[in-house]
Amino acid sequence: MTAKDGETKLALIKAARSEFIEKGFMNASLRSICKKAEVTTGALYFFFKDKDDLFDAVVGGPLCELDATIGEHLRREAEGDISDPLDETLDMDDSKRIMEILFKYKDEFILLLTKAQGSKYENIKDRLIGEMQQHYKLFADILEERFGSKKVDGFMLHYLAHVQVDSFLYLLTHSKGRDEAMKELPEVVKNLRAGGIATFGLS
Amino acid sequence: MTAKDGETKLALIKAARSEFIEKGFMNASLRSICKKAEVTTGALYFFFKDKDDLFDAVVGGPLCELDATIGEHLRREAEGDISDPLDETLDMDDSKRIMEILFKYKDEFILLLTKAQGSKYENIKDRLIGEMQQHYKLFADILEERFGSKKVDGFMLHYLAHVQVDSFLYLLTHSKGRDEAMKELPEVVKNLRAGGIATFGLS
Amino acid sequence: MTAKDGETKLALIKAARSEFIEKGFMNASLRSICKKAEVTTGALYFFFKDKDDLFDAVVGGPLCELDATIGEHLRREAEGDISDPLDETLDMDDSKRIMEILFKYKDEFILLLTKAQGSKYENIKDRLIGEMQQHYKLFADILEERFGSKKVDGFMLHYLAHVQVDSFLYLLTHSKGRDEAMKELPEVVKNLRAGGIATFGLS
Amino acid sequence: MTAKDGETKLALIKAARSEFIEKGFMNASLRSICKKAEVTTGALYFFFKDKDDLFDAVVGGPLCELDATIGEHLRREAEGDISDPLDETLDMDDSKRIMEILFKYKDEFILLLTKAQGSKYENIKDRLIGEMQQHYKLFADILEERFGSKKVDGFMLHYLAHVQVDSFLYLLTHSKGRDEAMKELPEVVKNLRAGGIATFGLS
DNA sequence: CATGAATGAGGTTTCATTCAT
DNA sequence: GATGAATGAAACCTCATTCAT
Repeated sequence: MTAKDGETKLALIKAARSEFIEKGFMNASLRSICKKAEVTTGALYFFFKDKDDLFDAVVGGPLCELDATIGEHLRREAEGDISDPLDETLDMDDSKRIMEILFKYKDEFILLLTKAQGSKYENIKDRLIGEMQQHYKLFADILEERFGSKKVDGFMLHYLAHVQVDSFLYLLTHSKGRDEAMKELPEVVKNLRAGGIATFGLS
Repeated sequence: MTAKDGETKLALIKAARSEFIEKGFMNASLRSICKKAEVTTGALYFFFKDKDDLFDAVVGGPLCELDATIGEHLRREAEGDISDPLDETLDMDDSKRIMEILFKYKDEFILLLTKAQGSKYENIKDRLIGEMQQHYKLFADILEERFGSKKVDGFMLHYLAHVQVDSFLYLLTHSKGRDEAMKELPEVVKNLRAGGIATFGLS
Repeated sequence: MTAKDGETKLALIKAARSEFIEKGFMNASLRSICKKAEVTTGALYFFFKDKDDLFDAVVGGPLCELDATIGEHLRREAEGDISDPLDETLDMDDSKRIMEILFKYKDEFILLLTKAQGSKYENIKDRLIGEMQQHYKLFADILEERFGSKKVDGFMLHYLAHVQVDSFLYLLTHSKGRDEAMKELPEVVKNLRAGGIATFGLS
Repeated sequence: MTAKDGETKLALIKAARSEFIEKGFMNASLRSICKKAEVTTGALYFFFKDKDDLFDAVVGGPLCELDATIGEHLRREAEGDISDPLDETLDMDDSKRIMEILFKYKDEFILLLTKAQGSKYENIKDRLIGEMQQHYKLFADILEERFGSKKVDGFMLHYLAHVQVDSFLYLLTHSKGRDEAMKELPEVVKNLRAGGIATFGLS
């Protein structure tokens, strides 16, 4: 580190953040980012391999935090004694924790989940949905075995995961801010849970 | 019409269709489309005003059919005697009719609803959701008045509309074909309806 | 002539007139002209050789009338007994006649004299100036011989012609209409004549 | 600056200069300029924002010099005691200074004043005329008040300014070189002054 | 660390003109 | 007389990326 202490790199990331958020990955221009950062293209390519790498510097961190939080959530489930699977999957405390992360980096997550086309993250939402689906799968098995629920096929399992992820994304994009999202969250979870109960035939 | 009888225009639309579907509106290249159609750029601009116009030639027709079908659905509701609003909104027959259209032009609708960024249709999904929301609003009022349901705010009304549209889109993008979608449709509608009932507090 | 009686050709000329006047020769688009005339390009090329030819159809007539009027003016001079050359050259009656023609086809002459770049008429103003110069030359000789005026070189002769033509063009482009031009004409002629007298050293 | 020391930019400006001068702004082709300069289009757009900016690089400097010189001329007038307005307006020393500038960048000024259509400078001549008119207006008021001259309306004031600017442009375009222009300048000024005197009714 | 010059392919669009029918 | 499809070159401009210094 020189005296500048990563100043340039930070300026670049900051400029990239605002450009990416404003225009999305594909329509963002590296030239424009460099101009905003008052830095030359050469500098950019010293710190970052390419456009994707720069994008990573903006959204990678938040994504890691999210992954970690989701990971914890899943670990808790795995360890705990599951009495009511849907209660676990749509646990309010964990849901709140996740929403908290999403809003901590609101712009980054909206960017990542809705404007990442063309980047290596363009399928990130599918990855998240895939993870959620594995959980529903777990619960589906337990429910079937222990509670004699209907057998739910992979299609609907994926659907449930999809709707859940979309619902969180919906709260993120349609709330005025963290507070409104938190206020509406229980209502949304109630809706999701009712759907889940119906799908699993637990009514 | 010459002896060629619109051959070139058709070749152009066909080439555009495949290019747009493959790359999305924004990443599609007119040059590449012309090459595929074995035609010069001048010819393209003889038949189409610009890129948007060409896109319209690909997705405009299907969209009209969809609009017409949705229009009929809404008209039927308006005329009928609404005894059970959720039954009406998520009517199976109408749902099937809509799915039928979606699958009739599967690629076009996926293009339109997920890869139209940069075109004049980039907000088409929001338009559809907006229309659905107006209906939910109507039903919300009736439910409140006649059945003493909970008052549901705009936020959740929009949410319901959003989830419904996304669910149809989900069936479109995740089914192997029309048949699987039709098979799963009732299950999805059941899920949606259960959510609706919960949100309106009718349990 | 068919029953249409040159209808198409006239429509074409009319459309061309307005397009050329609005955008000038170079920026006018034949496609746009055809659209205005509700006629196809093929038709245009049946009646006119090329863009220049169409331009000719718009400005050629007025230009002929102007040439004729100037010709008469010159012939009158040639025949008459020249007592006061400047009086003749800047004769009020003839000047008015010319202004009359200019305003009869005001738009066409402005087009021809200021927006003909790229066409075969792009140097028309120089041609007119050249003609005027020949006259000044004639008068210069007479003045020198008969009145002992200063010898005026070709440079100033051309200048005088230039200023004169520009002055008429000025009246054409800067007057609100024929009437204002006619009102101001004497003042302009007075100015020109004073300049001429000074240049010829007749004060 | 690299070792090449602005070589490319200079080559670009040089090529642009000759292309613009030869074909005028509108008909000049950036491609052709790049070819002449043996440089790629990307390089051009590294140094210049767009076609207008490149044009500016060719004519902007000369125009500034001209503006400065005219500015000085006007300041001198404003400070001095005006005894004979026409003498001031058509002062020989200042006129010479202006002609000197015009010939210093002869090609650039001809380009700017006669072939700039389509560029941001397309109305530059009108701007110059407007400035001159303000002066004539000033003098007209003084003349009227102090010397009891005729009241001259805006139309003729604008005309005088127009003729004056055109006369300088005439000298620029029709002289073989600086020397001939300087030789003829007094004669032209004499002509202008005589016209002015007549128009102001000071004979 | 960082500069900034340069690449070169690619983007969409417009144009005057031709010609078989 | 007139259609309208088609040409093909050219227009201006933007982009991510590279590299010698």
